[in-house]
Amino acid sequence: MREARLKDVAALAGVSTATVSRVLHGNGYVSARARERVEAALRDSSYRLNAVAQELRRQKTITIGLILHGDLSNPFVGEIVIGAEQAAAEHGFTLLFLNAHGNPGQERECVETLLKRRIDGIIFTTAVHGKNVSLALDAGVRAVEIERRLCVAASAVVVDNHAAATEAMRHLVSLGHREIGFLGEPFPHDSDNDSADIPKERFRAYRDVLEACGQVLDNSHIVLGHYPRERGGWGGLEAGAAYMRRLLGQAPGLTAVFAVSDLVAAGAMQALYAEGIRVPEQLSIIGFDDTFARYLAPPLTTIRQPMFDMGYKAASLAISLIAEDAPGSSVEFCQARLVIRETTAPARATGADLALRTAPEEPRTRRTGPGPPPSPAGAGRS
Amino acid sequence: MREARLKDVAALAGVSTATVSRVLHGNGYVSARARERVEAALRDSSYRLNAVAQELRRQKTITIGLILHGDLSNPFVGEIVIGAEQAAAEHGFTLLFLNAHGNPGQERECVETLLKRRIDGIIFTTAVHGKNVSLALDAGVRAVEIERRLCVAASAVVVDNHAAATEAMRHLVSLGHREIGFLGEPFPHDSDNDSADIPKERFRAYRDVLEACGQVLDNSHIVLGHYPRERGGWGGLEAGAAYMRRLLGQAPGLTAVFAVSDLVAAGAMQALYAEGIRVPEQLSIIGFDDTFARYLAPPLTTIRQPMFDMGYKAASLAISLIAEDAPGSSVEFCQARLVIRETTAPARATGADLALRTAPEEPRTRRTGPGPPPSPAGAGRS
DNA sequence: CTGTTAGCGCATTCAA
DNA sequence: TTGAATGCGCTAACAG
Repeated sequence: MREARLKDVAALAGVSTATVSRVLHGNGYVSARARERVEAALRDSSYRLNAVAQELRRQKTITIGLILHGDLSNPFVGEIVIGAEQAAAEHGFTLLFLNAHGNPGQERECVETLLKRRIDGIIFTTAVHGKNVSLALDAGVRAVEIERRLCVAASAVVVDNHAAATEAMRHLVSLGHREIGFLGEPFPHDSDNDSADIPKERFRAYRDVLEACGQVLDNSHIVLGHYPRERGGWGGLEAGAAYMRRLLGQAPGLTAVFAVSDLVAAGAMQALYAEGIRVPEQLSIIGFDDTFARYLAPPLTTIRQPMFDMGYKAASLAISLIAEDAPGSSVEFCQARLVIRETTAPARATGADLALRTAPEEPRTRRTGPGPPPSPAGAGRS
Repeated sequence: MREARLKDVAALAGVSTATVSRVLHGNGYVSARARERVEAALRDSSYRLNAVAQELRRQKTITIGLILHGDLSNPFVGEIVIGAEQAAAEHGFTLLFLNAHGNPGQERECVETLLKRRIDGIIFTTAVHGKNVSLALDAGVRAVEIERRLCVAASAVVVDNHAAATEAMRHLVSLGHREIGFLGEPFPHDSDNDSADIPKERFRAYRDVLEACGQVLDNSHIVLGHYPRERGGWGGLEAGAAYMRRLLGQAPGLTAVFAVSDLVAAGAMQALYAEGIRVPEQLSIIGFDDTFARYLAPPLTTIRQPMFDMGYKAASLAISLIAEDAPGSSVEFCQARLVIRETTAPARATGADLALRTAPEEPRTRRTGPGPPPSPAGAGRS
């Protein structure tokens, strides 16, 4: 037995399909008697609207395509997706989900697939190739880019990385740190990609804040380098550990470190742990993103990118563009903010070597009863 | 100017729409001459197939719905999604993405939405309510459950948690550990949910392996407790820290700890760090999932759940069920496997108190040159 | 207030 | 080998 159609319900209720459609959508005039009959028929027939037919007729799918790249093992993209889904759901929209694996060709394929499906809008969770964005735009589809704006004709949701990184650096400076290391990388992806400006902006903030303090930039405090995607995860973890070791060797006077991402910070903390260097007692460290930060030991002070909001705003923006039926190319800024946890503490002495700054540790004995742990030394709380 | 339709192409090529359709899909007889003319027209007209119309006509959308719950800040679900997308893409399927927020009512809504859209299959990334799965099944849609099977009439992809946890425990035992703590929780979600069997299975493995060693189960070694979802993240992190502190107080003789999840393990490691207890030199710890494990300091030994595979298999299963047009209720098992990293090391002495077992730490001095770090004491490598 | 009608764009039967 | 015709299920004029 086939699925019930509008026509079947109509027959059952003894009215026309138009009337059924009207009660279904609550528009047009319907007499109380007819409405009742239809509602009864609706109940008896286990009817379910065929959205495909509706879409064809109305010439719009209430659907937004979402293109992303790589995996979701990094919560960054995951939260964006959830935010987008949330906004979409609130407006009755549904999300079509495609992965282009960071590949321009596949990205193009994804756009084509989406256009064939006649989605109303596309969100690029970081577009790889601006041309693909225009492809969507040219087809009359609203497009929103997240994080990076490759196509000026499209709308975008971005964060001011320079401002955010400045906040991170100011936090360290306000704790008295002056000898601050930078753990970063200039190229986020493959070098054929010209938009390496996000890490670059974070670095500029590092430099600017330091210079504002009257410090001269010391190259031995900076480790940058192109790093590839690591197997089984996002790039940065192993680089972070390697860079940190390098920094330890070449800049013994450091009291704090700014890492371009939580991932790099996590790698750095692994190196520090192996060296037996205590955070933040011997060295402060701050990250960026707030992805893994909560989970590290000790919990990482970092700059939180409002990932959920970015997704939410992107979808909202797309939906409003769809509603007003205008291309529109506005840029929405999201604010990243400092989250102080337990890896940053006041600098005690400037320029003193780590080993001299820290009293020899007492041999630790296990505490013998339950109770609150000793609070981490000097860590500020937000 | 409206979008080009089949009819426009046909007119341009001087043939009928049927012919165009035939060359588009490469079926039926088409003369070489006609084919050429159509292909030329196709190029000139920037025609794009309208998938919505196609779906209506063919009575099938090449689409699978994916329902998940909560956020994606935990990479676990994220990787499942990516795996599913991958399998779907390989078969020309597309993924519709919905979030039911762990709520049975919303889950039902999601199923309804999907049914209205006439998707061909549904994947429940952990169903919340078995009834919702049958709802899909009753509508003639293929359904696959991941991780937990709530509806026997549906297919499922699961892992054998008892076997996996057994592997974890055996690893600790093989390192000489006997005084092993358990950090867990009996109820993963709200207590109205009867399927608390996953953590329970992990606990059973803990108990079974210990008993097989001739150990008597010591309640002071076990901390279980219902924990709620934490704000801004998955439940378990803070519980892990609290539980670990409790364990430290009530079971001083412990040499190793088995945590039900990486998240709990991460919390535990935060507590240990605050206490100044070294991992694995003073205490070994093993997790479960392999979500955050890589990022912790030191990198956590854990049981890796094949999340990508689970998603991949689920989508493949759904697609094959769709293809053979049979409901089918098979269960596919995925194997979780031990990943040895750096938090587990041989037990040195049994039953000795931590403080007595470990030599007082030397005051650490910073290493002065680059080079490899000292390798973590006694950590096995896989 | 309600029914009839005419497609939305495509795939497919059937006849030529 | 090709074209004409039909209808997938629904909505929106329009006529009554």
